[in-house]
Amino acid sequence: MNLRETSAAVTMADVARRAGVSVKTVSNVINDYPHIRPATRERVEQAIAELGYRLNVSARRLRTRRTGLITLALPELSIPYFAELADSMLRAAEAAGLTVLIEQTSGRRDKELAVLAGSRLALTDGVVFSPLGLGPDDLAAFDVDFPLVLLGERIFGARADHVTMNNVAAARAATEHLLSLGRRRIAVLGTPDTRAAAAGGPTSASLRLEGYLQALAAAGIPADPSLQLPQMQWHRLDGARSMSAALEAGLECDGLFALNDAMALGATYALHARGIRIPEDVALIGFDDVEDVRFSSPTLSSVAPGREEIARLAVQLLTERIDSTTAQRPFTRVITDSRVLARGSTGYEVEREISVQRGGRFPIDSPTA
Amino acid sequence: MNLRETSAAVTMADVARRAGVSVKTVSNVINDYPHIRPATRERVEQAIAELGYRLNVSARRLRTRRTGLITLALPELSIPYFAELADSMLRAAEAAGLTVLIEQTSGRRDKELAVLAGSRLALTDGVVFSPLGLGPDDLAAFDVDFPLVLLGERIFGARADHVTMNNVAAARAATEHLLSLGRRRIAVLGTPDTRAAAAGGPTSASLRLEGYLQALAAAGIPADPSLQLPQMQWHRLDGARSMSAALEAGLECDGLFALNDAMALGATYALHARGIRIPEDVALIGFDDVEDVRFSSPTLSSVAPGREEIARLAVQLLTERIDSTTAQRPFTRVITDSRVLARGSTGYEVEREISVQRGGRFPIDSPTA
DNA sequence: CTGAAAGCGCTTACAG
DNA sequence: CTGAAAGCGCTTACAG
Repeated sequence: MNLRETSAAVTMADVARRAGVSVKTVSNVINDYPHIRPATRERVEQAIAELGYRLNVSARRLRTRRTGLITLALPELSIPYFAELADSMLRAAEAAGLTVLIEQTSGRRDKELAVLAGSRLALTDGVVFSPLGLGPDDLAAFDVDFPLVLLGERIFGARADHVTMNNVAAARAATEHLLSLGRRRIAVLGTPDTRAAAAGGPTSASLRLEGYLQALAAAGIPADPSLQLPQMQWHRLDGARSMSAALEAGLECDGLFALNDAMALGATYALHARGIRIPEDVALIGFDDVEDVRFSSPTLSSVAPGREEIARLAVQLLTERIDSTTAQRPFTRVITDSRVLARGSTGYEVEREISVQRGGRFPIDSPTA
Repeated sequence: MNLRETSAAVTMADVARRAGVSVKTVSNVINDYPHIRPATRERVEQAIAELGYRLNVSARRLRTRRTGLITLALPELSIPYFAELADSMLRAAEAAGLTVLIEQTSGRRDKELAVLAGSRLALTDGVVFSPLGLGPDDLAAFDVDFPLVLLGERIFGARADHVTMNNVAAARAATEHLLSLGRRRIAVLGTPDTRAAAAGGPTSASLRLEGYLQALAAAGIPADPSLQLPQMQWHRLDGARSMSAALEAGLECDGLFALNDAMALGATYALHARGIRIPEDVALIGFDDVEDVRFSSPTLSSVAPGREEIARLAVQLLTERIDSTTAQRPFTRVITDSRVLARGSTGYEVEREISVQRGGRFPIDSPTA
């Protein structure tokens, strides 16, 4: 319709003329400014309706230097966790009067660096970014001159606002849930490659492994390295393969903590394929609480990271950053509340909240010039 | 950064001055127009780099009346089929130089009507729309004055470009696959409510049921209404419940055609819960070929609708419509190729393509004034 | 190819 | 509240 109306666009001036008011007043009505008499407002609104007037967003943007759009950069929508995160982000942004552009990076370094180089800045006011391929070595690239909010655990120490969860506490609580069922040989699926981990700073994998180890230590159970099943990729198929290989190699366990739900679903496949019962033989808990886990067989216990809250906080932090008049505004890390939810795979036919890990809001080292 | 540069925006005029050329030439370089001497181009590009110039997209849009954005309106990203469709749409749009804004309707009538009322038109040049809540009664609402491409089967006969698949042929082929395995009592999960269907014109459900019935008829097998399991909602949980209820009521079948994959996954749950083996006792095939079906236990046979092709064609049709100078351009319906893919749930340990249903490109009744 | 200029449709000081 | 006007940064006829 932009095209079709090329020569016939109705402008604010037309509306003003029709309503017998100034352009300024029309603008005031459209932007919901106070101090407008109801009668005036009504006249303007009627003129708008009669003329079929529609605000030209591009003109407003040219004037205000705001686009009202934000970028959400994430690996892929076809990964359920990110699809659900995007769903929540769209809703949270809508509630804040913003529109979201989704940028898929496939977790590739080059695409992620392009995001930080501002590839979408001509189009949007700021970026919510869930990195995957970039690591602590790329920290400098995160020092950008535009509003940026980071999601997830891949990057700590960047000079940017950050929304994350308490991975250690949540993983510890998940492991404790298995311990509370009397399980003592608890395997963990998806541990980081040791060399890579040593070089790379904390990741979801290393933090969750840390929580697992804390829980075992607190229970006085020695950590058995043979129960730690390494897996770099966290897709469903990877979980299935890794678990199959471990069982093939003689793994014996009575509990399994999969570091994400996709692997937990894959592990279910591998366990069932060998006639191992869940939860009778192996009690299983995942991480992420994607929708799928409610419909697997059995339903899977998991850790809910609070994705609605993550989305809401990300939008809020980004908005504050965009609206901030000073570049000296200190950076904030927000940690969400997470929850351990028990379902069929740990013997709870009816879903039950086992524990809550409380988060909070913390300042990050103040930015230097 | 829009904010931070408020008083310091580098413009084309600055670049032109620096490069010693006219603004027109800078614009030509940026827009990749021909007939520019390499030396001139280089001077301009160097000036751009030196000044850190970035095109102001809003200004260009105000001038050209094009946003370079398109809307993708779909029910929800948290439904895997739509997440995967969105993934493909983002890629197809990127390849065409367009950016996608996703609008979630939750399949609600009011939100879907808002899409057709042009809620996103101020922001985008056109809309790709996958309706769910609207039906043939709402046909008039689809007669919009902006570029619109419809996806899916919910609306036929609308005066708009349309990308769809051959549901009847694909469903018939899926059923024939079960028949080819020697199955004779083939249940179908997700059939439409008879009264609603009578009133509402074709839907995915009615078309796929039709294909199922054709296959049975061709094989000389009488249709048994007790094998048709009605289900309006097509989520995983609905499939599980519907299947459980049917088994509870004494359903006996050796084949099952679930009209989408989510229900097939739910049915797997219900079958396993009663100790019924797949494919030994019941051979199962779904529809949509979402990524999940490759990782369920067993892997699920399904019908692939060709989502990459759907996305590519939708972007292509929309682009053609946006670029069209005449509103009298006839409407087109494009039907994609679909494929029956056999996996574990019909006895194929290794995925195998069983059949292809060819599509094509067809004119829709030419638009009237 | 160049150069000067109009105009896209807003928002917002400015003077009342 | 009103009214007239500048200016956001582009693109694109227009005259050369």
